[in-house]
Amino acid sequence: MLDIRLIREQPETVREGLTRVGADPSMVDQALALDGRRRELDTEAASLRAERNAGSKRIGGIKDPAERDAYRAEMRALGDRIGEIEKALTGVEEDQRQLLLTIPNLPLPEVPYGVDDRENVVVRTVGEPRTFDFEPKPHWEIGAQLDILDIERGVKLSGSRFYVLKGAGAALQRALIALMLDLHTGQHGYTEIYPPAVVREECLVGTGNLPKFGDNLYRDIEDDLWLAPTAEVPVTNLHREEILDGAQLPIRYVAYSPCFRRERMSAGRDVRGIKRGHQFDKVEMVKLCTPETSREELDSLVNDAEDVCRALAIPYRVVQMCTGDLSFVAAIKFDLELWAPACGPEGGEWLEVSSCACFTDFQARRASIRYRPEPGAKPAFVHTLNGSGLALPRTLIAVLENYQNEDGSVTIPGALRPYMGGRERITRAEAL
RNA sequence: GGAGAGAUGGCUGAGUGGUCGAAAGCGGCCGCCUGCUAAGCGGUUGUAGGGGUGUUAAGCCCUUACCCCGGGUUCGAAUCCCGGUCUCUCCGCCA
Repeated sequence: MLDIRLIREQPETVREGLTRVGADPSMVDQALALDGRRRELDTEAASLRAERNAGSKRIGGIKDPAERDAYRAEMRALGDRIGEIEKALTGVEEDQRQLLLTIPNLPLPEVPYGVDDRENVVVRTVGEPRTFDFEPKPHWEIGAQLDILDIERGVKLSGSRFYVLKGAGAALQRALIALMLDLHTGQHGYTEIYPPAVVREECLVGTGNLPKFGDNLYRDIEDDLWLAPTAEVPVTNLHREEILDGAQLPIRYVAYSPCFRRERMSAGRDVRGIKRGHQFDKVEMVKLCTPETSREELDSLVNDAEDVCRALAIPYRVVQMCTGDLSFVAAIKFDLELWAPACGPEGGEWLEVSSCACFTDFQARRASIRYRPEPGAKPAFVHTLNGSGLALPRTLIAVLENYQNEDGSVTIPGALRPYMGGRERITRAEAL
C-alpha cells in the first residue's frame, strides 16, 4: 500500500511510477478525490463531536428542567447529524482503503524500464553449461526410469499438476531442503522458522496476495482460511501489527514450507514434468530491516540464494526484472535461474528457482509492521524483503538433468552426499 | 464436540454511565543526587486521523477517534444491552 500522503503531496511522482510499471496512473486521481472528500468529512465530524462533547459536559449544570430538556433535544439532533456524517465518512474511508489496496508498489529509480519480461536484464551468468556426449534426457524420463518420480500416480491421487517422489527422489528433495536450511542458518545468519501452511485472510492482504490475486489461492470456506502460496506469507506476518525495537533489526528468517497454488492463469503452461505444480516445497528467506539498509540487504539476499546454486555446482544466472515485469508488491526484483539442459521446448532452459525482491514499506504498511528507530522516537514502517532459497521442484529438476549419466543414473552433487548417507549415485537398483 | 472463564496502554493489573486516554506497579526516556551503588529522588513516557503555525523540516498548539470487533440504549459508554471473533481452563477425541 502506498502512503496516501505521498500520493497527496507528490502525485506526479506517483503517476510516473505507476506508468513505468504499466499500471493506470489515473488511480492517483481517484485516490486524491476520495482523500479530499474523506478529510472534509473527517474535519466536519470532529468539530461537531467537539461541540457535542462540550455540550454534554454542561448538561449536568443546567438547573431548570425545561431548559435542560430543550438542551438535550438540541444535543440529540446534533448527535443524529454526527451519525449521518460518520456513516458517509466510513463509506469513503472504506472506498479509499479498497482503492489503495489495488495500487501496485512504485519501482526504485534504478530499475530498468521495460514493458514486459522480454526486457529483463541478465546481470551475470555463473558457470558453464555442461557439454554432453550423449543426448541429455528431461527429468520426467530420468525420474521414471529410475522409479523415483511418479507423475501418473500423482495425477491418480490428486489430479493434474501433482506428482509423487519415491525412494531416492524423495530423499534427494529432503537432502536439498536440509542443505539449504543448514546453509542459511549456519553461514548466513538466518533464524529457522516452521510456519503454519494455512493462514487467515489478513496475512494475505498484508503480503499483497489479496485482494487482487485470490484466484491463485486455495481456500477453506468452512473455516475461512487460506493455504499459503509461499512461506513469505506467514513469515512476513509474524510481526504484523507490532512495533519492533530498532535494535533488533535486521531480522532474518528462513523457513521451509509446502506451497499451494491454483495456477489457473497458467493453464496449458509448463504441463510436462514437475516444473509447475499445485503443491511444491520451498525454502524461503524473509528479512525485515530499516529503510536505510534494505538495498544492501537485497544484495546479500541474492548472494545467499546464489550460494545454494554454487554449492550445487550448477550453472545459473541472475536476471533483473524490468519495471514492466515487477510483481504487484516489488520495488526491485532479481530472479535466479538454474540451467536445466533438457526440459525446455527446444532442449536447454533457464529455470526460475528464486525471486529476490525488496518491497520497501509496501507490505509493512499493509501489515502494519513498524519499528522504533530510537527509544522514544516515533514508530516507522520497516522494509520487507524475501527470496526463495530455493524452490525445490525446479532445483530437483536441475540436479537430475545436469548430473545425469549416459547409463540413466544420476550422480549426487558432492554437497548433498552428507545428507544422503554418503551415497554418490542414484541408480535403478538403488532406487528400488 | 460438551462446560466454564476472560479480552484494558510495551508488560502486569485497577476501573464502572460524565470530572477516564484511563489508577498503581514494572519497563523505557530525561535530569538530579550519591564514598552504604545490580541503590535513591524528581520529571516524563500509547497509537492514529484532521486542523493551525512553521521552509510541504524539526518543534509547538488545537481537536477527534481508539479500553477485542460490530450494532444498540443515552445529551454522554471502557463502563449498560445484543451479536460476533479470539484466547484460556476442564472434560471428550486424537498424531
